[in-house]
Amino acid sequence: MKLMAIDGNSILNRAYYGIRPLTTRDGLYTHAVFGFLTTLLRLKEEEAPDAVCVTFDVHAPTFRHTADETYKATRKPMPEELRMQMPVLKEVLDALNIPRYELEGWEADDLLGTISRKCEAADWTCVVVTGDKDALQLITEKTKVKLVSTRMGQTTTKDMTPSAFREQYGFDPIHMIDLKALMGDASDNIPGVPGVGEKTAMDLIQKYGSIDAIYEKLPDIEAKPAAVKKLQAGEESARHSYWLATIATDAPLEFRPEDNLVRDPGPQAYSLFMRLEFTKLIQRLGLAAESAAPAAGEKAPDCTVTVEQVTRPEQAGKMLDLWRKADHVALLALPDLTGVIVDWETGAGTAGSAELFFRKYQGDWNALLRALFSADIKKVSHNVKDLMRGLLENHLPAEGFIFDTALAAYLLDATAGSYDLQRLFVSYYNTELMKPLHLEPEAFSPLSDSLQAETAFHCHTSAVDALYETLAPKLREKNLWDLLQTVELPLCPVLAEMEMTGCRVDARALASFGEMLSARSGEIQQRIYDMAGEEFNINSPKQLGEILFGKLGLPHGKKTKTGWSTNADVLEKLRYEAPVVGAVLEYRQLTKLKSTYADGLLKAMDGDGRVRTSFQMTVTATGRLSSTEPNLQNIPTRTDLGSEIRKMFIPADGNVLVDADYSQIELRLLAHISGDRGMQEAFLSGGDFHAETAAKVFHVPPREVTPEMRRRAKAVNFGIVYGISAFSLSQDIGSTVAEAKDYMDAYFATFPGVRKYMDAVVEGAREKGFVETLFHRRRDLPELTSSNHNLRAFGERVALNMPIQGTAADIMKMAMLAVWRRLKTDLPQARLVLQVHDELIVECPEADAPEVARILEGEMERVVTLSVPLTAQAHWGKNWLEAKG
DNA sequence: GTGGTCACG
DNA sequence: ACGTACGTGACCACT
Repeated sequence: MKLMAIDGNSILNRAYYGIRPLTTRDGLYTHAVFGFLTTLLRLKEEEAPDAVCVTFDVHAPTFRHTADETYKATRKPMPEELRMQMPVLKEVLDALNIPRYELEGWEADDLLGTISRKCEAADWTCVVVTGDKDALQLITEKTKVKLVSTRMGQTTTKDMTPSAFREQYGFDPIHMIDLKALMGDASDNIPGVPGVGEKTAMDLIQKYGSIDAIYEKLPDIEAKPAAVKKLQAGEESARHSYWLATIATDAPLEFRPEDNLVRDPGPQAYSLFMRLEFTKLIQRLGLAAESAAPAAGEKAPDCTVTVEQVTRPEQAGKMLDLWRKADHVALLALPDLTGVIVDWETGAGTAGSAELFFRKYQGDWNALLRALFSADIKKVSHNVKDLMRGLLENHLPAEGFIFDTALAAYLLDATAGSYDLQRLFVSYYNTELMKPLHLEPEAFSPLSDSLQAETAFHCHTSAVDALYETLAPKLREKNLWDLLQTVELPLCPVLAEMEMTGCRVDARALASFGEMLSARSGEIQQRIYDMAGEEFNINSPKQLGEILFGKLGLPHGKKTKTGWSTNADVLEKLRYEAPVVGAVLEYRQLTKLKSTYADGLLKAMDGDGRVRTSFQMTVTATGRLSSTEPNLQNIPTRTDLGSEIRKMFIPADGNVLVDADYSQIELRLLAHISGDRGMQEAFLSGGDFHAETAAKVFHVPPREVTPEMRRRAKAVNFGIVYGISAFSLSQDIGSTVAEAKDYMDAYFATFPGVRKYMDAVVEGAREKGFVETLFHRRRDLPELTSSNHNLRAFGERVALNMPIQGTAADIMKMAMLAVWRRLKTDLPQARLVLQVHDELIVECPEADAPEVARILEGEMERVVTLSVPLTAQAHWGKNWLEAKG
């Protein structure tokens, strides 16, 4: 039989520092508990123990170390965010029926020691789980120690058995105590022998085994005379340290291994996990609500309003009248528009729900939809853009949408990650929503039993209504209402139309380009095999690393989690060390172009020769759009060969593409937001901004700026926007860290307003817990309160970057609205087709091109007024590359 | 499903 | 002592 005993304090502590902060909606930090549970579950799977328990420290006045006055002073106090999770963890363990042990005046590891010995006495094996190397002294043939370490959210474990220990340390586990007695341990306030460090101590213990043996032989031991002297002087300290370093195995603990057998979670686990918002774990553990969950087909309590089945046109007419008078209706539609649920409320407090199904409706279905989706019915829905795309594709109106629960939830918390109704419902109401069976239209076919699907459909619609009531006031509270109403919602039809329009691609040219790439990469592949002396998968970083750094013995640079990095940065530095490196770089470029772009775009092409992307409105933390299936926001442009792909993006016959992009919008925003006069001047002069800043930083006239000076100024300019560090800057410009630091100092001396802004924005973020754009789009920053240095530094960089990148995103969205409206009225044949963050692409008849270009530039430049000019340049051509000018 | 790499702004 | 710019998505290898 096997028991797994976990050091609760150690593992919770590791989880706390290793995972980025997470809180529930009401501000309770939960990440350490979450991390603890993930580790626990993983280890349970890995070890399959028969029994599990957890131990905790209880410090009391009688604690054995209190004789050392410094003990408490040297130990850092537990951060509040961690302390508050301790009782939560204990509650969780109780709910999961996992026994926990604590004993006043004893540390967790003393209990572990005692438990492991009691297991052995009962002829059990024991696995001690901890992050603390002290516990290694407990290792025996029947007790192994699993050392856990958490780095960057990644938990790794190492099994320490007697043989593994001996292999690593060169002596028996029990002499870990002797080692500590000599070298001491600052974190545990064990003095050791003054002047003896890890190296000497290891050496001595490996040779003599124990301090007893050493002191018996003194002074005739193999060691430097100085060390011998220190040992002699420090004997008393060594003996005392030995005592301090010894983990107790005889704590007065009542413990029988068989009392800790693995049991199922208790009934309270479900509601506790709901409260902690551990929905993933609920699934993983298969937890169920205490009171029976709504059975299949049964209506949940929320869904008990009278349902009106709309089958006849007169009935529909009455309903439509009712809806026109309602404050709003909430609705959801099947993706193919063959079914819609509409929920409404009248002022008199009566509510209703209507079911509209194509297959049951006896009138003109399209006419019904046309009426429903016209402007005089105020509609609330979820993912409005996607619904609009469906409507527009069917030549139906898409008007009167006043709220989108997905967009609202995104504006309230842009880093939540997912905004599906179920997730939102859980996080706002701590209640589960039925699974969305209505996503599959087949569920409603007359052949299937559709009752359950219909019930879910109703529940989800009423959830939209409930979320509207909940989210709307929160948006107002946080100053986000206008952003939703004037930017995000109006953008939905614009994006829906762009997605529907798509962009024409020259399939034949793309296919032959792909073949050329194949041929060339094939040749290079062969050359690489020849130079490597064997065939291997060049696309596998692992195999490539083995060839380059193993077989060919090239010097390796950065490491990754799994091995040595083979990325372009590293390979570029090795280019002249071996000819194969250059070949690999070229091979990578060719195969990337082939698989992602040539093949990828061809696969994504519709029958009419156009590719249609999806623009995601609720993905990025900064407010930008993203583009998927295919991603048309990362089409190559930086290399000549890559640019060939842009030539394949072409307009319809007789049309051209007009491309307009903002010039340096993020840097202009930095100048505007920071209010730095010097930086503003660099833009007002109208010259080359990077050269202008170089002139100011290096104190030379603009005409004397060398390309190198400009390059460096440019790197710093961008660095600032990203939340610079001297190290990264040095990597970027290829200088030493000290030089990079000098540039930054010079830069901040030249533009003191920028420095002030950077300090102020981080400070403000720390106080408020979030940052925001000029238009109040916000990003929460729990990272800033982290006790993990790296996470906090990350939070600070984000705080610097988000207001700038986010404001640029806001401005671009507003510009898209302005352009779209102008084109609708002035040049209805011109259509927006793409947005690439600071760039807009319009397809229009050749004759309209100059006017479209004028509109693009004008609307983009005039959408906001900044303290520096905001400029946009438009060009047109017969393909995207040409149009970029 | 995760990690490495690389395409874009 | 430690790790390193901000924001994305697709493809491939590998578990």
